[in-house]
Amino acid sequence: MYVTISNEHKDQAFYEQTTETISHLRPIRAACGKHVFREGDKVDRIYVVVSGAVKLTRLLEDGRRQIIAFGFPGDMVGFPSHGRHHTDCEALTTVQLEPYQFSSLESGTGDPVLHKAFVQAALREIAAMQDHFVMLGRKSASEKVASFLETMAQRLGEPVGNYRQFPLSMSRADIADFLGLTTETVSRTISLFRKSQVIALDGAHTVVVLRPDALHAIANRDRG
Amino acid sequence: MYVTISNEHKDQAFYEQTTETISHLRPIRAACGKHVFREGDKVDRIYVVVSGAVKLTRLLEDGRRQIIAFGFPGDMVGFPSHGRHHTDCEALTTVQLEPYQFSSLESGTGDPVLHKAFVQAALREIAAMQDHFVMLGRKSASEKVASFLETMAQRLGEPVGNYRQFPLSMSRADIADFLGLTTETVSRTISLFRKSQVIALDGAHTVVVLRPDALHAIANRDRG
DNA sequence: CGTCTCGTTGAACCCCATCAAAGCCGGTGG
DNA sequence: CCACCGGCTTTGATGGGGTTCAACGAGACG
Repeated sequence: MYVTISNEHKDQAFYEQTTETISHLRPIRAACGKHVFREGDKVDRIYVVVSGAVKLTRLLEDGRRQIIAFGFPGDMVGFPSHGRHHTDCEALTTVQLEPYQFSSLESGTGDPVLHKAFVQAALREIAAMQDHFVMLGRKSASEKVASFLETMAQRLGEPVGNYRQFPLSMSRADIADFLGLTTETVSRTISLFRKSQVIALDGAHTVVVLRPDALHAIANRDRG
Repeated sequence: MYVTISNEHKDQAFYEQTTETISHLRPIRAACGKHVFREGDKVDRIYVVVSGAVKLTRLLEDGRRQIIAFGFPGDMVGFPSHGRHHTDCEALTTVQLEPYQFSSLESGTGDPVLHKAFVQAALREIAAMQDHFVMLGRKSASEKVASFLETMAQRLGEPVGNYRQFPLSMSRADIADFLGLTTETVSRTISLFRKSQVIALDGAHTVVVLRPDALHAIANRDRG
């Protein structure tokens, strides 16, 4: 949820099929901290994340920031509005992106398989954003952070011993701007989870989920 | 902003063109309070609002509710995820909806003009939701309510004397669930605007914008 | 005219933001 | 290799914006 595309990698099919169909466009790389595109840029291509991670952000004039989504491998990013990008896209790590010519995707004049995958990706994006609405509008800080960690674990987690572990490639400030909180609250909440043995940290950017059930309970019920 | 489709009715073209192209499906009506569809329903058609208004809602198990969007004339509602509706859709007033067979829209096998309009609507939906994220995540109560009133005025406002006036067809609770606030806060904030002569009310459900500039200022700068 | 739902207003509390400062880590250069 | 530096993270103390609980008012409808 609230990830650009879906957790279900059935649609890995998208990437596999399409690289064969029209990979006229070479994969691109962006170093950590670099922008892939910026709000207002004309959209001639959209991207599928191959490796690494990106963040999609929107700014208010006064500097307040909202992160719309993170993009992980398999996610499609860069859906345009009126031919323009509507967010900034910045690399969280060194990232590889597979570009697709947008005009052919949009019009349906190009490869129909590719086109359908594009439409499906857009529809999944809408659904994911709807879930994120509920989180931003109606969940407490604990619920938000727990939901976020749970999603990340599902998305990026790998078994290590008896537990699942995953990297948090983004900063606390990024998490805060994604969840509509402050860095301090995010940090405090994560510390709380650590102290109550729900998760463990290895450095600030590697999380081990010790009690997935507890995490899930906090994500969906708690009010503190 | 944060309306299902767009304020720009250039794409009124969609409705006009398509009613001629395949109006095999008759417009449907729903009375105030009735559901058009529910979360989980199989999607075989999506709708364009012709007259009246609907709300799209998502529920948490414990009863907390988030309104994803309101649908006004010209808006397309019912984008599916994995073939299912992902929100409830309920009529706020008596509403007329123009249904479109979804299968033909999705696959691109049907009318290409219609298909392209569908894709454009989905992309606008994504952009609108991105704006709403900023509001839910980063704006204060006053900013939220002012932004909402401003958008409604742009969308539904009609000149009355020297001012613009519009109907608030939804309840205070609906507005609260849309903005991520409580009914009390919405009511208090609206009262504040009324007392400071930014707006006037005629009953609880008709708003007159007295000072659009002030409303805009509150929507974008204020921190109270 | 009575009832009922919705809206408004008041008072108290609490979660989270804000302000502040101390760790911690990675990087850099001596 | 180590000491210093700068940014990020963590933790603490305090205050405020919005929720919560509660009661009153007002319009809608029979």
